[in-house]
Amino acid sequence: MAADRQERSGARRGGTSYDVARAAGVSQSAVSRCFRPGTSVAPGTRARIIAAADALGYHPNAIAQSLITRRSNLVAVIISNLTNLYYPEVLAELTQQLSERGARVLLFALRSESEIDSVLDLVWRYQVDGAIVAAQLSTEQMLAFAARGTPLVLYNRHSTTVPVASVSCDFGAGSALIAGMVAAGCRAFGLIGGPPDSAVGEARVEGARAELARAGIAPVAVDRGDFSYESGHAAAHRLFAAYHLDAIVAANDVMALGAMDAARIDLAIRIPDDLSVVGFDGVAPAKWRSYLLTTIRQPVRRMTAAATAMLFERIENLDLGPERRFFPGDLIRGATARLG
Amino acid sequence: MAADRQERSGARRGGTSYDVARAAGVSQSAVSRCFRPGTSVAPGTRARIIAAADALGYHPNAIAQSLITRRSNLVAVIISNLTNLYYPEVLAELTQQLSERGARVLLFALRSESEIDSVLDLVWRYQVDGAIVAAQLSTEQMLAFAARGTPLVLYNRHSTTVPVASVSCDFGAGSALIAGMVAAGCRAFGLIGGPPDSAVGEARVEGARAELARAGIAPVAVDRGDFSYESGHAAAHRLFAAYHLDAIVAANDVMALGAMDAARIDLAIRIPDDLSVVGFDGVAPAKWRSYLLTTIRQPVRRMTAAATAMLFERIENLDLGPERRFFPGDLIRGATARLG
DNA sequence: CTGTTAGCGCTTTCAA
DNA sequence: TTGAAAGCGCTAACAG
Repeated sequence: MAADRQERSGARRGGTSYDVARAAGVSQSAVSRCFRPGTSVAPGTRARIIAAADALGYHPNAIAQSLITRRSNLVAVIISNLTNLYYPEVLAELTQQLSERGARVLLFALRSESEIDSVLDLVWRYQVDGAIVAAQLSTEQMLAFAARGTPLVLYNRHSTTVPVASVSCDFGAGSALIAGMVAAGCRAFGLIGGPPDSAVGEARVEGARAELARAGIAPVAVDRGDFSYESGHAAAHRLFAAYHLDAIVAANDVMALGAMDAARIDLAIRIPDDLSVVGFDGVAPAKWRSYLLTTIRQPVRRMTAAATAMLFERIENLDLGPERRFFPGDLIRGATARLG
Repeated sequence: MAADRQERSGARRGGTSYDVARAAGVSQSAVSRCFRPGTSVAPGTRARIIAAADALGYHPNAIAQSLITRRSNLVAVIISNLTNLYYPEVLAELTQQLSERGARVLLFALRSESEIDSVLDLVWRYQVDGAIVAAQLSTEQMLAFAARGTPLVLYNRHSTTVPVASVSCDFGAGSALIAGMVAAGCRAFGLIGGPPDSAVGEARVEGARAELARAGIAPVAVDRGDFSYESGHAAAHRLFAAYHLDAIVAANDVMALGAMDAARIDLAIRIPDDLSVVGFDGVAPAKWRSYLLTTIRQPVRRMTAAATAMLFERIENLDLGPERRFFPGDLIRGATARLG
């Protein structure tokens, strides 16, 4: 049987630990140990093994390792809207942070939320060690993670039905921003929210509404977009056609930029003199000199670091409870809002 | 031994095909067949198995499948600069197209090109079926793919030393664009290239230079950036400080936008009256009303579809030769260049 | 420190 | 159509 193995090995891709063992004149398990941290191998043996492995171009088969250790070192990252301009930065950071901890990213980019079930099937099949999800999961879907013992961390999402670990950016500095706008004299606020089913969008609209209420102001109108530039542009046009506004608060930067352009380019409204516009996220284009948007920047690095840390804590210790971590956004003063 | 297996199974995550087999009163291999397409299982048996599997929440273990079939259904996607604004769209499309063909994306986002070697180690370990790479690989690195029989498709990159499959966007429409600018009277061209080691950047600069040469014009100056807005902005400032220009050609849109803002905002140069600015890519912000950049849009969908198709052809047929596929960019007329 | 051995969960002949 | 059996490449006791 051992002979049998030897006959057929060394075929196509890089060779197996048996090939290395044979070349180095040691047992296969010696090779295994040699590539495993914290195992004891005599220096001389190790050198012979490494030499043989290099000569053969051997790399341990992670698939086989996963099967036996029950650790795939794979983390599923599920993102609903990759083209959202804000997510690439999140994804880049997550990938980086996960790599540093030795995990690989299995990426799932949803085109529509309805794809989630089929994505989860794949997530189960690949035995991922955990998942970071920036998409809306149903209660059953979250329970499925719990049932299978797969750690889950939500990113900028939250569940009211199932206790689950999550990181979010709170509206915190948003309140100060709106208070500042009121102090500067803004009274007629138009809000541009996200789609009705977007938790992030709703939270921001509600945050703005609450802060306005504190000043005894009710928004003049609330319109909605889908977080895209075009939708912000269109929403702003609808708002201006119906109301006189002196402030627009958008649920994300890209819609705010669309609204800005609708106002200043199409309608010749001066910003910030006659209209203040603010967004949320702190995406790169908001800083561009044609915009200089006043906004709340999410601390992406800290948030992704927290998400990664929370995930790993739960991978190490499966029965760690839920936890919700909030991060305050930073106010970017920009040049599109008068602040008191 | 079989009894042994049964004792310890059904532990934590979802259960194994043995659990399903036991619950359905069939052999484990029947369960295996039931989940494999094109295998013969009696309708009644299949129904019992499916019922048992559903009850147990069974999902076949893709890791174990990969080990035995030597097909991981994993494709490595290696991208050098995820925050590049152009790549998110590419990544979203690739992920989509690969999913449709049943492949999963193992994402590697490089912070610097020097990380490639350690990434490749992981690529080998995970036994990916193939790789799509939008990063600069060395000759040895490409040869390693060949040596291991791992299909490789380069995206917007190309090798002059090793024959390898690739898709790129050719400068094609760029020539017409530059010819149009010359026809409209532009004479003093400033070029903003990418970093010296960027093949894409060089190709575009060379394309522009060649087309200008055809009109008997040499560029007044060539500066460089790193494809970021800030670098385009800075490069434009350096150019304007030293030369009088009536046209700027940037190697990508984002630098073109930075250059535009340097010109029109900082220096009050009128665009397109006194200065034409063009870019390359067709990213979303180029279409925003504050910019309306004249540019060449890469046909991302077609390019990613081609990359995916080429990769799968090579996964099915390992000794398919190299092939280079070019796609023409579409001219987006925008409003930032006078065209003859 | 090193080798032997028994599987991880699955696919795949091969007989029945 | 179904089941038994032999591994895929590796890890992890366990002896030596």
